[in-house]
Amino acid sequence: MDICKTVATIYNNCYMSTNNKELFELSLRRRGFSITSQRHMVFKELIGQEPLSMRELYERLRGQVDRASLYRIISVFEKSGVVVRIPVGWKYKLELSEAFNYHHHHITCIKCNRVIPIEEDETVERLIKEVSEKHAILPFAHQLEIQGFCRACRPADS
Amino acid sequence: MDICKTVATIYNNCYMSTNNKELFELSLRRRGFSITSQRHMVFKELIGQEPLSMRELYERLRGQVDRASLYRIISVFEKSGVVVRIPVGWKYKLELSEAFNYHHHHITCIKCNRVIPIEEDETVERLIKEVSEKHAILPFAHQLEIQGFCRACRPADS
DNA sequence: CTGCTTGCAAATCTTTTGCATTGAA
DNA sequence: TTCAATGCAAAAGATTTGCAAGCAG
Repeated sequence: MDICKTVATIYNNCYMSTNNKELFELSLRRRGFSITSQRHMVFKELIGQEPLSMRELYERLRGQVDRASLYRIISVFEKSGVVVRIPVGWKYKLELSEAFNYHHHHITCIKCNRVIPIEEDETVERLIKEVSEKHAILPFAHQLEIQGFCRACRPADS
Repeated sequence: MDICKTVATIYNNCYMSTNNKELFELSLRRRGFSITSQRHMVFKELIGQEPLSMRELYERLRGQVDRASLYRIISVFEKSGVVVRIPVGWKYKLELSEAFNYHHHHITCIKCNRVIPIEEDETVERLIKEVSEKHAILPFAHQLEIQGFCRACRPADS
């Protein structure tokens, strides 16, 4: 085990020792799902991470959680409001929902593929509200994704 | 052939007879791609349709375009700016880009799954501009998706 | 205990690739 | 004529399912 892994473990334990863990367990119980060690492992793997694809998540849990179980667990997590899927290019990635990981949006750099989080913004909220009223809908969730050049990759002439 | 199919064909022909067809061909040529009958078929199948998944598009072109070719054609269309992928739930769907199908966003009803288009709005444009300036990025494209209850499915008590 | 979860294996679905043939320019 | 595009077959990758065994409540 290398130093990075160790630091990550300590980091995760810090999070897990707060009431994030209780909230996680409550979220599952509320929906009638049970708490298992695999579900804990998956949850911990998502804490403090940038959005991960199924494959990345699976790699990180190799030998600890079966692939089929992982899919089933993610499905349970979605139903419980623990994780959300965010569209990235043609695929999607997974991250903890706003309850664990304050709600935000993303900018993806089309050159270096870096994902820059945008904090939930009063502007975005207002927009959703306006649009919803105009169409007489009751908003439940929303995603905003922007693609462009990040500061570093920005062409010189702009 | 049923009446719906016939109407759809006439409808598509109307579109194709306008300069949409020229724009389509120009878009491909501009990028050095050639015009083929399969590409025409795929393009026509997308005209005036709500967003389609790969599978739906393939079904509609059964026997006319090979599956592998369809994927290659869609890839070419994306590079040429003819189609865009929009995230819908865990998957994505395809629709003609704003040049053929004015740029807009979508609201998906979480009950009946209807997709309601939102016209490109001055509010949305302003939001993208503000956020981009704040993060010093150069925006290239963006997607906004909202999920909620549509007018019809809206619970009575809200 | 009992029923929900998991792991394993296999099925299914989606997307990509290699290659010989066809067709656009 | 020449090179890009297509169809076919097969590979690769992603997701789902059936079922027996294991574990949480």
